[in-house]
Amino acid sequence: MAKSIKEIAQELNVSKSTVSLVINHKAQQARISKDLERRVLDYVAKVGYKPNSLAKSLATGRSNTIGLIVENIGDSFFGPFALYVEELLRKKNYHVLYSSTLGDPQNAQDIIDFMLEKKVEGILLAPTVNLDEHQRKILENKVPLVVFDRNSPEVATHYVHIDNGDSSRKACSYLQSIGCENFGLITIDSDQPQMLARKEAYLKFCEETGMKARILQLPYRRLRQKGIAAVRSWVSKNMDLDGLFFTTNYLCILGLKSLRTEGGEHFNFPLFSFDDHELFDILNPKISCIQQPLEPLAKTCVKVLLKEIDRGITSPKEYVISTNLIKR
Amino acid sequence: MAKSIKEIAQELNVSKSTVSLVINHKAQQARISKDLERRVLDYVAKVGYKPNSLAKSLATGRSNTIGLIVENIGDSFFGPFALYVEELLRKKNYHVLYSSTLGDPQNAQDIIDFMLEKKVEGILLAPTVNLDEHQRKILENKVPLVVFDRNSPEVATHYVHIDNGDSSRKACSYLQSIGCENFGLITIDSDQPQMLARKEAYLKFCEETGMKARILQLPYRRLRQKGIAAVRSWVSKNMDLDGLFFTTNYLCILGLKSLRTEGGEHFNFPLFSFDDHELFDILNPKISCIQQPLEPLAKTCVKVLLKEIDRGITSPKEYVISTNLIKR
DNA sequence: TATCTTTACTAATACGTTTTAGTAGAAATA
DNA sequence: TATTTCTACTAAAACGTATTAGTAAAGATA
Repeated sequence: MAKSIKEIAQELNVSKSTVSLVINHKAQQARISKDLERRVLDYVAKVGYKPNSLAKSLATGRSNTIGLIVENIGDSFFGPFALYVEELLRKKNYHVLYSSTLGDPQNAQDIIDFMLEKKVEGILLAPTVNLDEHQRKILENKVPLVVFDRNSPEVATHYVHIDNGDSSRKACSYLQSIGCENFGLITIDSDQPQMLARKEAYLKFCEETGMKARILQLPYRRLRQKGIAAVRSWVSKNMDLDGLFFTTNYLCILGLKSLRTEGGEHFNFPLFSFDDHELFDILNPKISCIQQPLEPLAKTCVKVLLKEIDRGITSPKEYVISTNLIKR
Repeated sequence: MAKSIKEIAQELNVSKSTVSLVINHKAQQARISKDLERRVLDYVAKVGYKPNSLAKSLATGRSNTIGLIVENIGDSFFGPFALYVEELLRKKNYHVLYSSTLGDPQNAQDIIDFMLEKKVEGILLAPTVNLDEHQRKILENKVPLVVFDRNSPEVATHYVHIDNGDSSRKACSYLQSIGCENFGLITIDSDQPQMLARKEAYLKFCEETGMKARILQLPYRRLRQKGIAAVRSWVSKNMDLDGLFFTTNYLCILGLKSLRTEGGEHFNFPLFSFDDHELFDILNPKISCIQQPLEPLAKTCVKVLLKEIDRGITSPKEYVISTNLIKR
């Protein structure tokens, strides 16, 4: 069905080398006559030759594929992010081998092994916890690695991310500017660095402004079962609250559910979320938030990774993308 | 860095064949002594040998990769769907090469060419318009193809989908059962077969029950700009409406925006959506819907595709997945 | 002891490409 | 005319694996 270079060569009575050179636009440098070049080109077009990219990759060592590893391709952050990445890479003639780890290090292991076997030319990774060894392994294999969204402080990699502390600070100032004098923070009981940074910035803000800090840490593991009740009871114990700052969008949604009365009316103070959500623009009251700009994030990741692939691995750098404050 | 079979063979003073056979668990059938087998196995484990899957694929003709082509991996249907597919395939030791066409046939062309070059063993495709030729090309290349969600009536392929007509009918009956005697349909001005089927079923329902049919067709191309106003004016011209049936979830969301008054109160009749959405469970009033069961859908797609890969291409069949009616 | 079997391997070829060194013949130089 | 240079190619090796036919040595059979 699909013809090989060998067959084409035989049918044209020339050598495989000739055909290969012509196809790869090296006819000139290899002094193939214009005449023969045309003949090959025409024939190749006529039979609709498609190179076997496995063989090609084996010979050249280039797979034209990069790996994208996220926690869950189905979620509202990684899905659209992946789309941007794909678009950007398509323009550079690269394609994406993606995988979701679902937070399971064993999955991550399998995925990375598979990608290394497939000889991806670089990997874009949003690490979940306990992926230090995995990252080291990638680097040991001399495969360029760019980490985004989160990182492991223990392992030195290129790292593209937003400034969590600064963004959190902006959020606090905004709440203050719209009249909140006693707003609390609802976060998650987890030591993900980005969550810690968001909390720290809130604490610093309190210190500076003299506002009393009130923090609720929800359990990461049994959030769905315990979260709603926890928020409800905490809020009712802190009746002087006049605003809430959630450190991520799913917490904010959970908060919404918690604070709605049976009748359907809502609480009567502003909510603010870190990370946007389709919901926030539709609900009433609308919810302001810090928005991570997906496109710049994706652009930077791709640019840095391609540079590494092109010029060889360089010493790790950080790239900080600034966030938007969406007022609603 | 990464050792090859050749190097391992040299270091052990045996032939490449021996190493290869042992690695592939063919030691017994090739009468390699238990002793040597152990020696090879141990050494291979010790140096952490990882096969080069490009070479492997070239030799065996199997890439252990399947292609998944959707319109937009970032959306709330395809994203989670892709996750299921990935999970299911992981168990069978397959991986996914995915791509989003964004509805552009040229993109689709590039993607398919790339996948064929990569020697994917099968393709899972949710076709957008004008992809008939593309599908034929895949089949000509003897690559198993399973089409889902939508299909092109012009080209015969395995086709996994829900029963749009029947589901739409269920929706109508449900609205009737909760007291709606004059509900309208809001759909999109496009000839996608699934949309047509949903509309037809509504019309048939009207005919059978004697209900007056009222249909608003929104413009596919300039939906965002024109949609909200169009819904608003149409509803106000049809004051006797007592329910709305949206043929897809983004239309329903658009409807929500349209029908909300400035004060934040809602219209006072039931809304029903085809396709579920995270929102519908959270909003007040909650919105009932027809839900496409992603997991069974993904399972069937994967099962059918793997069977084709295993046993060779068979004559096209249809697989209908039944939907759920979610009452809220 | 000559022949057949079995055991335990290995040599060789193939997969489809890229790439480099080589070469036959023509043309130019001395 | 003998040597060098150039032209237009091609042969061969390499990438890393899988697979099949083959083989030497040992053991079994007659």
